[in-house]
Amino acid sequence: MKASQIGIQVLREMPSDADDLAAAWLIRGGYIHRHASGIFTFAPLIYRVEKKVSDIINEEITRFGGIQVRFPLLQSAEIWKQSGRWAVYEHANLMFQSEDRRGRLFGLSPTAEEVACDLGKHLIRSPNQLPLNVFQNHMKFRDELRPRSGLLRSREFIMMDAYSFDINEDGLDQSYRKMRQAYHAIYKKMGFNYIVVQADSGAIGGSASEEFMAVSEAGEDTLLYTDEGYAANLERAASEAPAPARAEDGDMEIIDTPESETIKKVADLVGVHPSAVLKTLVFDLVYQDRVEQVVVLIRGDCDVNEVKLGNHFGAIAAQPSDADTVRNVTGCEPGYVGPVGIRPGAKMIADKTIEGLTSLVSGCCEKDRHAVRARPGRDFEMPEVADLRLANAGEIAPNGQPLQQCKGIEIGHVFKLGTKYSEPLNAGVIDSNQVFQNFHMGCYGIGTTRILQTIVDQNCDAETGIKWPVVLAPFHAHLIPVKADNPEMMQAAEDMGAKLEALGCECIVDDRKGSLGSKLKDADILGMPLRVVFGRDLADGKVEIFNRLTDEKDIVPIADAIERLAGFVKSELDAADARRDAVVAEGV
RNA sequence: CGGAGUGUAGCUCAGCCUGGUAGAGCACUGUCUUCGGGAGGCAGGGGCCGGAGGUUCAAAUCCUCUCACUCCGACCA
Repeated sequence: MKASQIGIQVLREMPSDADDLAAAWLIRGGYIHRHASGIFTFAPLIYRVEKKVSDIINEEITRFGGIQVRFPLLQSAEIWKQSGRWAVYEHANLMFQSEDRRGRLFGLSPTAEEVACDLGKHLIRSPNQLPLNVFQNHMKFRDELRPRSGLLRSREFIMMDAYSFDINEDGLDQSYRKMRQAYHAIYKKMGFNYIVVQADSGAIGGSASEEFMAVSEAGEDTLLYTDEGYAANLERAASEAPAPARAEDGDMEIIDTPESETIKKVADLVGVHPSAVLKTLVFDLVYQDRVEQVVVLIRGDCDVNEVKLGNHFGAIAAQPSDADTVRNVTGCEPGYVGPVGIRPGAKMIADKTIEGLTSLVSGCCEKDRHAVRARPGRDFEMPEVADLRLANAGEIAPNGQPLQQCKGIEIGHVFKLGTKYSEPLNAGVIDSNQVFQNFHMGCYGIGTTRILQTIVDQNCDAETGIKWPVVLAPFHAHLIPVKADNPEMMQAAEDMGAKLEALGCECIVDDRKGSLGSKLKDADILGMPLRVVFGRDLADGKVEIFNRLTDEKDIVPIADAIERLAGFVKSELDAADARRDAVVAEGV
C-alpha cells in the first residue's frame, strides 16, 4: 500500500486541547478526527486496527459459544418502559431520544438488554435450545454529560455486547464463566496489561459483575487490589476500617464549639482524633419516581461510598443533599447536624464503623455547639447498620492482605443479570416439568473503540509516538525510500513490499515527497512496529531495518531483511495465539 | 448542571486592551538548490475573523444576545 494513496496526514504539533496522551497521538497521527464533542471520524489507518480488534473479539466470543447477530440501533421506547429503564436513562439524560413522524418515541441504543431479551423470547421455544449466547459488535450511543479523553469517553462508540440465556442459575454460572474465559483469551491475545476487579452493576443491574481493567494512569477508575486474590473497583471495594482512637466514656454533655463546621475543626477544638467524631451527612436518594433523603452516620475519619449507599436502598443514585434540603430534613445548619436533637422522623442509617463505639463527639443540631461523649443507643437511637464506607489503599482487604491502588481503563464488563429483564419482559420457556421459567440472563460488554486508544495508551511514549503491537498494527512494516523520486529506491521498496506481503507482513511504502527526516518523524508517530530505510546502502544491496518494539537497528542484505521482518511478524502473531491458546487450554 | 476559558487559513497561534486595507510559522501547489533524523530560496492558492443584532464615517477589535468547543468538578458502559 502506498502512503500517498491512503490519506496519511501527520500533524506537526500536538493538538492543543487533548487531555489524554494516547488520544493526542491518535489525533496527531491523523488516525482519528474530531467531528463534534465526543464524536470521531476514523481515518483509513485506524479503521484497519478497528477491523483487527473486532476480528479478534468476534472470533474468540464465537469460540466460547457466542453467535453473532445484529440488534436495532433505533429502539422503541415501549420496550424500555417495560423494563423500567426508560426512566433510569431519562434521569441520567443519557439516551439520545427522538420521535418519528407519527410522534412515537425512540431511543438510540446505549446498550441492548431489552431487544436481546425480546429476541431470546422469540427464538427460544424449548429448553433444548439453551444455552444461547447472542452477540453483536456494533455502534452504541450515550449522550455523556461530559465526553472526554478522545475515544475513552465518547458519545458514539463501538461495543461488543453479548447476551446469554439459560434456564437456571447453574446454566448462567456456566455461560458467565465461558464469557469470562473468552475475555481473557481476547485481552491476552491483544497483549494488554489488565486486571479483573469486582464491580458495581450500575444502570445495567443484576447480581455478580466484574470489570476487566487495563492498568493505566489515564484511567478514570480507581482500583484497589491485593497481591493475590482480591481486586475491586473503588466504588465496590470492601476493607476493614482502621481501629478508632480510644475515647473516654462518661455522661453526654453539650459544649460550645464556635465555627466548627468540619470534622477536623471539631476534633482539634475538642482535642480528640477524628475517629472519635461522628460524621453525619444528608444524602438525596434518587428513585425512578421520587427523591428521598437519608441521614447517614459514619465515623469522622471515614467517607461514605455513594454507590454502596444508593444500592443499599435500591435507588438509581445517591448524592449529597444541598444546604436547604439539609436544613429541611434536620432542622439545623449544615456542619452541626447530628443524631442528637435531630428533627423527628428523619430516615437514618449508620455505617458499620459506628457499631460498638461508646463515646463520640457529635453534632447536636444547634449551631456552634456539639455533644461530647454521646453514646449510640443511649443518647440517640441507633439506626439500621450497613457497610457504606469508602475503602482506602493501605487498609486490609477481606482476604487479609493490604490494599494497593492503581488506575484503570474499563475495557470490558461481565454481568449476571439473572431474571432482571426476563421477568418484566416476560421472557422464558416451559421447562421439562411443564413450568414456565424466566431466562437467567447474563450480559457482557467489550469497548471495541475504547480498546483502540487503550492499546495506544499502553504502547506509546510521550516523546516519540505510538508503538503498535504486531497483532493490532495497521501495517506491520513501514518502508521508506530515502528519495521517492529515485526509481531504484522506489523499485526496491515496492519489490520488498510485495515479497513481505506474500509472507504475511503487511507493508506501507512511504512514496511521499519530503526529506528523510520528516518521513522518519512521521514513522515514529504513526508507530508501525517495523521500519526499513532504502538509501545509500542500496548500492551494496543492503537496507537498514529497525524494530521499534525492541529498538534493534541493523544494516542487512535485502533477502535477510525480508526473512527477519517476516520472521518477526510471524513469531509475534504466533506468540499472541499462544497466549490465547493457553487461556483456551485452561478450560472453563 | 456548577466553575474557568477559547472560537481568526487544514494545524499551532499573533492581532483585540488603544476601532482605520486580515497576519506569521507549519501544511498545500509550482519551481530551483538540497538530499540519512521535521532543509533553503523564489512564486502561488487558501479566511464573511463561530453566528445574529447593535454602537460608529469605519468593527476581528467596543456592547448585547446566541451557538460551538475545551479544561476542572459533579455524573458516568
